[in-house]
Amino acid sequence: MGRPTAFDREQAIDDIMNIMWDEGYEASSVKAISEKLGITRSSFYNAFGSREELFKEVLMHYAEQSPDYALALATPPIDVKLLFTLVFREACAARASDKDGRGCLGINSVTELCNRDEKLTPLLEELILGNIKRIETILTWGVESKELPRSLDTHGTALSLKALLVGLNVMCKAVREEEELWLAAKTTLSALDMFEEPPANS
Amino acid sequence: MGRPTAFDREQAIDDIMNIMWDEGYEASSVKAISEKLGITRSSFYNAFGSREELFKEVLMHYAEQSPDYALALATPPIDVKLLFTLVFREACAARASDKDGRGCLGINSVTELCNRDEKLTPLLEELILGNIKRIETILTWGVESKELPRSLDTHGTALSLKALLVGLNVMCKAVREEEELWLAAKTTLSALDMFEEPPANS
DNA sequence: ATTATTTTGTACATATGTGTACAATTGAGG
DNA sequence: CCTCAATTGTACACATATGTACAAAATAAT
Repeated sequence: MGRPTAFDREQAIDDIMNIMWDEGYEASSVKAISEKLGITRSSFYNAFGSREELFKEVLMHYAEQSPDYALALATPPIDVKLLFTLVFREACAARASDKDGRGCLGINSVTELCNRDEKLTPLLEELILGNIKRIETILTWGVESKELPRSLDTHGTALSLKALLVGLNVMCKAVREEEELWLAAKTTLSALDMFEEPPANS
Repeated sequence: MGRPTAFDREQAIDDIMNIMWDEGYEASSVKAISEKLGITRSSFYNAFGSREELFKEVLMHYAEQSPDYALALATPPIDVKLLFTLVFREACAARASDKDGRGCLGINSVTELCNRDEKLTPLLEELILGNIKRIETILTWGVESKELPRSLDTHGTALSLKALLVGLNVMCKAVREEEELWLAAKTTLSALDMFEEPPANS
């Protein structure tokens, strides 16, 4: 009960994600966000509490629509090389197709805030470390299913793949052609023996 | 002639580099920089013109002391694999030894400003693209000297190496141990056949 | 219809930030 | 010593930004 909110909270989270993606976290002041949403700061504080709390929500929302979300969703049994191939191909396509060259909101936030904003650092650290662990888990599935050799250094390979993904997500700001990004990705994937030609329909 | 400046300009550039490295470009307001240097904004504007002009100077200064400066200095004939091995090893060491986990000022600036700040975007774009070209040039030296096979895809490998370097420079904010960073680097370098065990004294 | 509850609008006090203007200061050269 | 030229200090006029406080508005439940 009580007076209903005059705006759609879900829609607002998506809008705010785009504002922060466009401008960065610190440049997305409560004033600026509120004005762009057409609400008052009063309503902002009432609905979201603080920018920090809001950011956590925004980052969750971003993760669920990011090009590497397939890594979070995957469950064994799965063709590991093909999964990585498709995820990296999709990442290159997504980054290149963004006309504004905004890169990745998660990685942008890590460089802007990690080890700077005391409250948000743990979250962003975990964004990276959790992702590395996740990749390592997926690699162990590949070893267990015999797709990958038992000799594989899953930890080293996970770190290597994450460095590639992060690198692409930043490099895409200057390297705007999908073919170039994909060449970077495919060269590393092939060298690591993690590339598998996808079937024609994907 | 005229009244002499009350501060050392060279020292100021180095101080400002560290302020921008610590806090980021936008957070390094003219007010904040001036106060930290102990000068007035008046003196700031007089000495540096604008924050943009200053940033270009700061970035030059940074480049000359960054861990991958060896790539800019290298001339043929040179052991290419060893050069890349040493540069990446030095990059991992430098990033891990920074207690504040600030990453790379150049890459931080690319994510913060490239495609956002209209005036600085060309400079930052060139920082990335020029570096890729430079790596490719060095790779061609390796092919010409027969150290590397003629079949090598120098462009793809250059993109791959740059993605690795950029990735490490961001990942180091969350992955703080040198051994972990180096494992990421060495795994990729080895896969690309760009790793060469350095002699004991380096 | 009245009450309870929540959102929304407006205002306050304060801090940061920009760029410019102009006078005061300082030191070298004539 | 005095003038020139550059730096420095102070002030102005704004715009942005934060967090809080409290009254006004809008709805649901009684």
